[in-house]
Amino acid sequence: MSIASSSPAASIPPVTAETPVRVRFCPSPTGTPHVGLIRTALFNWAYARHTKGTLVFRIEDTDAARDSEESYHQLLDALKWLGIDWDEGVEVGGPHEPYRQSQRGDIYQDVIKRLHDGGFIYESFSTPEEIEARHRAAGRDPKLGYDGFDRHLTEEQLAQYRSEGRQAVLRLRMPDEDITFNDLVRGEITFKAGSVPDFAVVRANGAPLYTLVNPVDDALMGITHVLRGEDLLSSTPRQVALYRALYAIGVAEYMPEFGHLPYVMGQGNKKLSKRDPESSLFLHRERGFIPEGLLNYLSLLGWSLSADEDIFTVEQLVQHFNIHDVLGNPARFDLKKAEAINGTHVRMLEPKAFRDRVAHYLREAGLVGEILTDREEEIVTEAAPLIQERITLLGEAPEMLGFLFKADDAIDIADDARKGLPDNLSEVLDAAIAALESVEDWTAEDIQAALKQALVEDMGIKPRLAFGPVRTAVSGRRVSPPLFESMVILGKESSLRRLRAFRG
RNA sequence: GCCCCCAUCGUCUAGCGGCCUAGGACACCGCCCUUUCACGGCGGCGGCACGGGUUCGAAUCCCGUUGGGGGUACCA
Repeated sequence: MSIASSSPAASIPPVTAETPVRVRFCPSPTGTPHVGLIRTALFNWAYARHTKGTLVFRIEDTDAARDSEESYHQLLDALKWLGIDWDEGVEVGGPHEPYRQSQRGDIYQDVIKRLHDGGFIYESFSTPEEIEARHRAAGRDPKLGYDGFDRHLTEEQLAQYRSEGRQAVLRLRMPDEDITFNDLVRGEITFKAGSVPDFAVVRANGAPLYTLVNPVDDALMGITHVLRGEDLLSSTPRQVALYRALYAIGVAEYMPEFGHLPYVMGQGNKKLSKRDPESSLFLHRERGFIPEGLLNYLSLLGWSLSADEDIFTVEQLVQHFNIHDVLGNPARFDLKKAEAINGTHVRMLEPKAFRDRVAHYLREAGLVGEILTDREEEIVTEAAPLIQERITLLGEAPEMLGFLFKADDAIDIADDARKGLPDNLSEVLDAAIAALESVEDWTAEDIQAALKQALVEDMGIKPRLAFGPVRTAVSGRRVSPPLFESMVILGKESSLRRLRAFRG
């Protein structure tokens, strides 16, 4: 029996309640940030802040073929936008630099050597084809995985393989016993002995695999709580076994706790995939989600603040978040609910803050310049309060306020704004124009009074229908901010010009 | 095949043996407010997957079944 398979197992000390919390977020920089990844980052961050612990931000860029610098910068952009900050890691540094795995090669080689010297990992020359062939020959399912064939090769056999020019991967000797750990989300989980084969930790070309570097870095960086997606649950027994070896060679101080967050699902019963537009964080940002709203919604995927409050702030999240309260069930990403929650947060914004954020989206839409003119400033400031209760996404603002920034002769009339207008449209417009011309004090109250008198009282049109033509003429839209207030912003001359133009 | 996870309204959830005639939110449907659209208010619809136990008592604990998901790589 090798020392590894005979079990110093239980001897690695656990993290205790007194151990200061150190969690990490360690994405691979591939593709654009998706909401599942962000939810993981958020829960790690919330747990760190709640426990006054430390959040480490590490980049797992060991796959040169798929990793990109662009993706890395998108991750930074995403976290910054959401206000998820970290205490150690890329960009900010810390005692365990470097924090990008692509720069930690020497560290891994050292650990690999010590693991090999200790007999915890061994050279395996079997090719996948050979393994499968052995399973077939023995009448076993060919897809059983590695069979431990190279576990006890003699020096002679090793020499023989090497002389044939074959290159070996390095595998960890899995202990021949059940592996149990206490998942913070799911409780005690046991993997039966023999159900996890000796797995590869180093490629034949010497490059370490995720299965090695992830636990090694967690150990070296003193991570106490590994909070990650459910997709990694089945790799946990391998990490537990590796951790024991790392403890034996002095790399790990203690066994971290594990907590596996439930999947974020898309339509049907499928995991939200990167292909799915709903998974794209930046798409949500472009559409006008605000960090407060998105963070609130994402928190609700597997966690809840209380029995009857769905709306809360980031401060409340930090104050109450505990990984022990997270549910194990997969949660569907429901865009409708996400938007509703976002809308509530939009309404909760200070008017000034709302104004500024709306201005950003108007700029993006090209309605105003990079630097607002005095007139544009004035319009934004006066118009923003009119729509704060009317939109759920900031991206709706340009469509809603566009007419205020356009020239009077540049107003396009939407098709649906033409529908439902009265047969005597010209007559109504004439009456409206005449009534408005005599309004001296151009306020919402007086405009309303004049139009009401002319259209509702004198012409006998129902209020519901009376103002439609005016709205269409002024805004070109069926839906607009409050009409009279909008006309005040536009001014008397501009409003009348639009009415006359629409009258034709 | 084997291993592991999950199971309360359509969706997200509260519930941790009696406060449950199962609560809230989103969605949906009415009504009210109303210059459009919203916001807001009121009401409605709708669920403990199934079967066995344990118990005086089970949505809550145990076992099984069924259903869903993931893993089983020289990906992460």
